[in-house]
Amino acid sequence: MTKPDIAAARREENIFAALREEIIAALVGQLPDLPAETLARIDVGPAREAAHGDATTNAAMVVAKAARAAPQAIAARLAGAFDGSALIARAEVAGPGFINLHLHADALRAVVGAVLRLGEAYGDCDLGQARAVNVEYVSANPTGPMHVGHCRGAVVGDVLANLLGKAGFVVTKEYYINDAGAQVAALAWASYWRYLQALGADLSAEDFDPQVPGGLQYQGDYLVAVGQTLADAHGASLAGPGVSVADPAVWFDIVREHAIARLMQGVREDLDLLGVRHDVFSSERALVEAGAADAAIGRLEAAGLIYEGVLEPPRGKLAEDWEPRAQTLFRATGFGDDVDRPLRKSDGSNTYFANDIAYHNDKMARGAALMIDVWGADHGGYVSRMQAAVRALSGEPGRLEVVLCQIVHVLREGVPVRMSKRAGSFITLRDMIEEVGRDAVRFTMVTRKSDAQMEFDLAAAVAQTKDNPVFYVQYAHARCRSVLRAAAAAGVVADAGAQLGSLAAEPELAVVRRLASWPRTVEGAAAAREPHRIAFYLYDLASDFHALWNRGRDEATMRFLQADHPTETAARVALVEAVATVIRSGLAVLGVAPVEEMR
RNA sequence: GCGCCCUUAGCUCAGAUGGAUAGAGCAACAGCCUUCUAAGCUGUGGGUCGGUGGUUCGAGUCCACCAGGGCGCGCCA
Repeated sequence: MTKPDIAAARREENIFAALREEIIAALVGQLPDLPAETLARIDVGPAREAAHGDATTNAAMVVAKAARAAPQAIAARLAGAFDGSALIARAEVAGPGFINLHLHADALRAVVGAVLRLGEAYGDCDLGQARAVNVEYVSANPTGPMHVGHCRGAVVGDVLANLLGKAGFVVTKEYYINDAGAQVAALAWASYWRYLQALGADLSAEDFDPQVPGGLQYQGDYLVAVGQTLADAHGASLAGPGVSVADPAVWFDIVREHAIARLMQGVREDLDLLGVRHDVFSSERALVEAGAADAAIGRLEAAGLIYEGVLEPPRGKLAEDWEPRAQTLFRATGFGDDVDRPLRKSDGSNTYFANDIAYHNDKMARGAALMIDVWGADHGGYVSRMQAAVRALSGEPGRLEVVLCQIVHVLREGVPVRMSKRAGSFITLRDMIEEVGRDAVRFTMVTRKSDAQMEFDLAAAVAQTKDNPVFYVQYAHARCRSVLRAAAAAGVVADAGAQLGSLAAEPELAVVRRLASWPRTVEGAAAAREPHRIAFYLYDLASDFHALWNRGRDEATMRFLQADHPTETAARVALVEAVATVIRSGLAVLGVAPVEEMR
């Protein structure tokens, strides 16, 4: 099939999109002067109840005001306009002005053939119109192992990026390494402490702490290995006489680089376990050293958006130790922020915000037409200033979107889990993956809206019951595969050209309808940046399929494979193949493996 | 004190951009295995959508205020 054919097939087999076009065409024929904004609000979606037909539209109600007519009257006239339609068999007005659409069964069943022809490309759409979107996620500081706090953002970002790719965006997955500033300096000191210990120094945290500017941080065991590799690589050359603390000029840069490299390696290994692979890793320090921050500040300055000033003290808390200070400020208030934001510290160095402006400037320079940052909830207060800066630089209000992920509480059988085997104070990503597996971690992390807090129960994530959506969906796929194996053994292979007319039982049609709503689910989820909708769709599809499966237990004639009825069997095998294909397609977005067999 | 997020069945959560009688799973109760996987299916009961006003043909969804929970609040990143 050539590319234009595929595109045409997609339009043709996205039933709801096709219906919408037909309805709007009919509506415009009757009411030519409707404004485009009004038409844009028309929705055609699956009916919630079988009695309401296969699809339903709010077109008459949406249009009523602009048309200055009663919704029911518009609906009645519109419903009469579909004689001879290839899709719509019957249209009826209901309630306050809904039009319920009963489709020709063949038109509905054609979805099955479309799925088989398109394979996992069924459901792709052109929402993104090949726009370049940069999705930045994880971006954990390289100062320790990844923990659950990073995990949700990692999965949400990764799945969102996959989803946008399916919806026609050209996606870059990016990780921003915060390898400049005070935290990595503290990391260097802590690594140096472990290095001295590796050389044999009897140096407790309490003894070392007073020698560290700002105090010793990162006392977890995970830096012991870093100290050891430093000792292996450099011997005692970085230490002072008698394994004492040498002049930082001798060791600081070496130790910092070594520690960052080691910890980033750990981060990459953890991400790999999670199935997350970024296309680009960007270094904050590389940007700073290239002068990008000063360049970005220069651009804002040239636009007259920088001034030296003193901020008002925040009300309420922290008022005691507040002193007025003159700082270099960005006029964020001109771009939707509450207060102007500092770009330089009193010692003249750049704030993190200044570097972050440079970083986003850099992403745009690299071609990102749209940037989506996935952040933890603790960065919520940072959103408006970053968007203000991007808007000031680009002139576009929507160039940067931020998806915030709220906190995850980890439980085991309802009891909060706090301690980690490795890191002590927090549960690591690696612990979690080892306990419940990558698929369960990934799936469970997108079974909630990202802006709501969630509870992650380790015991529930591995439970093999319908309460566990990972299992439930994978089991449905395994059952599909089981049928297809048995069919193949009997010489029946799914065929896109199969006669589908025998698919007429309600549970069969329910599955067909669900398959038909996959494209609009993908498009809606991508447009709303809500990957969890994919997980819920898969659960619903699995549920429809399990129900159909069990009909075969109650009635032998409802089993998929009917030895004496090749036409029915071919139709049902095609349906099962279509279900398996869409489940695989959805799981691919989630980055979860489809399972062939569960025994 | 200010800003952002959240509040839906006993519990965990959906609710497709304002639509019809608000839906799943768990838990409770009652059924379904000589069968392509019973790790599943079918049915029953369970709700003042935190509260009060407002916007309109229509509000869980939008607006205002209030209550409760979370996150954050000038030289941390």
